[in-house]
Amino acid sequence: MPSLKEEIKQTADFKNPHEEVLLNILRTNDRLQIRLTRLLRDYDITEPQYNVLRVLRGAKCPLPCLEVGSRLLTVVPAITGLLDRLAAAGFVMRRRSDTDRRVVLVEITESGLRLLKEIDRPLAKFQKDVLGQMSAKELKDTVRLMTKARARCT
Amino acid sequence: MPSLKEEIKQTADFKNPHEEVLLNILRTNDRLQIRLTRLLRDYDITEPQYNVLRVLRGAKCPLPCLEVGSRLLTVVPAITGLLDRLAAAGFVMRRRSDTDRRVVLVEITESGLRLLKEIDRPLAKFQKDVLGQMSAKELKDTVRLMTKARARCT
DNA sequence: AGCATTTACTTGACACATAAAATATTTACA
DNA sequence: TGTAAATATTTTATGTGTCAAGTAAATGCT
Repeated sequence: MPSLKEEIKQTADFKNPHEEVLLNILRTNDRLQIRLTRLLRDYDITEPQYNVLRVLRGAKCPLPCLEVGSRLLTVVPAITGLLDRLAAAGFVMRRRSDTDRRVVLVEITESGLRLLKEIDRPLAKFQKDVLGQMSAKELKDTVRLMTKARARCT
Repeated sequence: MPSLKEEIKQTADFKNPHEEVLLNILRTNDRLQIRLTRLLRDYDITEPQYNVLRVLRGAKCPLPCLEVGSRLLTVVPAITGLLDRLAAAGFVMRRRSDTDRRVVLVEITESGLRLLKEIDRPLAKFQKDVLGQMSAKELKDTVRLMTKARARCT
């Protein structure tokens, strides 16, 4: 279990504990993201695309683009392109809202739901593989600390 | 301090603790990244570019592109473009190695060092602002848990 | 009713991530 | 020595992120 200092071969010590924490979080994310991307590649889907589908499945009803973006922390212009590709692949459908014609409602298709279902099990396995070394208490603590760490990021 | 479930407005519970931890880490990273990007924008530099400069300052000597990439977890082709832009801005210099003419050595310039120095203080302030609500013990625990969380991501 | 403002989304320009293929140089070995 | 394999980097193509500016529809105010 190499420390971050070893990993990035830095010679100087961290200037303050906050810096060390921040870099550790960013680094951990990078590592996990790389593994996750690799898993999803087997299903010809990217991580942002997968996230959109997850949000739509979770919502259980069509959502406006803005709402999708806010749940993903994704800036709106990026959503447009994402949905273009997902729609081209047949995983989502778009239609104008009847009550407000500015709004574009997005819905996951049967095909999208099937894809998610196919990914569910290998993803759960991946999650256990990659975090299985952590005890129940450590997992609980991590959730608590991550929640607190982003408390001031509104 | 909203939980992740509230943030993403998910109705169903997490399928397993590993999933919840993973999503919490990814989400926390997203939030912090957004804030960091905003800070660096004031200095007309992107986060990946800043990271390259930090690595070069830490190294204290010219590094091959591959080495820069490995310390950043950045895939090699991306380094080329990054260095192009940093060189155009005058923050790094490239030259072929004499002993192995395949190798391109990268070095930070005086101008690059000045930029880093200028950012040091506001960055430290940012780190304290954004993580100041965490106790010394919590910070220490976070480092330990993050290190353990990426133990299986080689 | 009429017109400015706000809202929801799209478009365009650029930065950076990925994988795959190309180029140039070095190394290893028959 | 000569040639195949390995190594370091660049190029190309595609996807996604950012911001800024544009379009279209709804709202608000007089």
